[in-house]
Amino acid sequence: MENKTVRPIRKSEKGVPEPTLRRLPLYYRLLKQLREVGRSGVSCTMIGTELKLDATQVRKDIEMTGTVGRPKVGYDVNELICAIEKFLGWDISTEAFLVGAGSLGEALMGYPGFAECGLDIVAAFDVDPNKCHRVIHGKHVRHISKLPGLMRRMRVRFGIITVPASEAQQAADLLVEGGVLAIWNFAPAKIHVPDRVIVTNEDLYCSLAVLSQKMTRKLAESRSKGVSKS
Amino acid sequence: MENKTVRPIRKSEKGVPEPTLRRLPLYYRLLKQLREVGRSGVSCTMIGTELKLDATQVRKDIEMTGTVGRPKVGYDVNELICAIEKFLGWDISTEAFLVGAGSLGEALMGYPGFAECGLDIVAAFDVDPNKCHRVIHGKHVRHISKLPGLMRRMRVRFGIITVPASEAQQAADLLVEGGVLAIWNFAPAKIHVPDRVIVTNEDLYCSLAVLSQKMTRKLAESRSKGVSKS
DNA sequence: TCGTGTGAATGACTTCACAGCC
DNA sequence: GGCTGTGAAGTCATTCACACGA
Repeated sequence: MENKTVRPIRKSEKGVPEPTLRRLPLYYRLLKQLREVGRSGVSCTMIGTELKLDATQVRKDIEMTGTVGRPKVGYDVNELICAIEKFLGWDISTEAFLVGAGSLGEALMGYPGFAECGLDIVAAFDVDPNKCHRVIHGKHVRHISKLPGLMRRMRVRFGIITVPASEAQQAADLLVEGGVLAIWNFAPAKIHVPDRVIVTNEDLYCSLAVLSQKMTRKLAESRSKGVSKS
Repeated sequence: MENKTVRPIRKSEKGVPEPTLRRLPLYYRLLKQLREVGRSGVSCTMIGTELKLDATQVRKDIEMTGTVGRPKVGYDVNELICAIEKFLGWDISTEAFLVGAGSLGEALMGYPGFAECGLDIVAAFDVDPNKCHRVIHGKHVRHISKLPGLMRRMRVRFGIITVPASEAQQAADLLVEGGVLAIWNFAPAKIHVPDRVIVTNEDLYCSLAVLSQKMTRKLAESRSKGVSKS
């Protein structure tokens, strides 16, 4: 066998499991807290118990980022933080346009810590002229008609949609016209875009469904549980 | 060695796959649109092509709700809508308290269509006295100290947390004190609650991670691929 | 023929089990 | 002893294949 020494991360070449991606930010947040209080090392077991996850799972997730740990010592907190940042692309700043300056849009513009994830909302847009020319959390609100041109000129490639469902498609069309690469869609509506554009939907109704059903089941359960035994 | 006695795994308490739960609202929305334009029947194939999902998957999801279809005809739109509502518990109105009257909280209070899902936000609470005694989207904002007492008195069992991460645990504690049954947590922080309380986290950073990584990968990909043929 | 219903095959993710290291 | 690293086993979800019915 060839004496292959360490091989740098190539794992990222072939699709990363989405569940893993969704857990990495949880580790990231915990790690930052640990660093805050001066810890320099951490083990999967510890992360697991803290976050109520299986330690092996944590280890596999970390393996994806290319970080290697040392037995007994565990992982280096700083190294892990950097690895996750790099893996997710949070080490590089990405400028974004936000469409829809309602309260949801305002909430996102003021969301703390997006900057740490490399997300920089540089401007907002709205159809309503009354909302334009204002400044929210330091960002200018412009009329939506200016979006495509400005987007191309500033080379912004990321769009966030926070308009009502009925206007989501129109917003998406304008972003596509501006040459968008990825869209984070908060409107409860399916948007149609060319295949090259990456879309992630943040559909509150989907999450609500999970919660509603669990609650419904729990209520039904507790109603019929008083009598039955195992 | 006889390992543990045969455990007759409780099929009575058949857990519903979460992916299925997250897709049902998509069908629900589409079905309502279809009803709007006067359609009375629909097939899995149609739902599948419209939502870009596999038809068999749609069929299995629908099967979960207990609806039966007829060959050639497909499913009855109205019947299906009712079945999904009942299955998710959206046919019964649930009153909720919202903690954190910032812009995110305001956005949720004004979210259209929660009523159709049986979700009724009856009041909001905040620590900031300046935000109290106001009325947002028809709902009163009260001081957070009133939460537990009012919650018990009004028998509200559902809580929504839209406070900053640093105050999430405090908000959760008050909800627990008020006898909460389920919590929808929008704060980017893990909250600790008794096991009996159902929690669903709406962590934006988790979604952002998925999007960021896809985008990063796509950029890296197109950089090394753009030069090659065609 | 088209569409439902179902059981079996594939694939994705998680959990287990153990080897190696400190 | 604890902890990483890894391949194997197991579990859950999606996709395939086909029988049956209008």
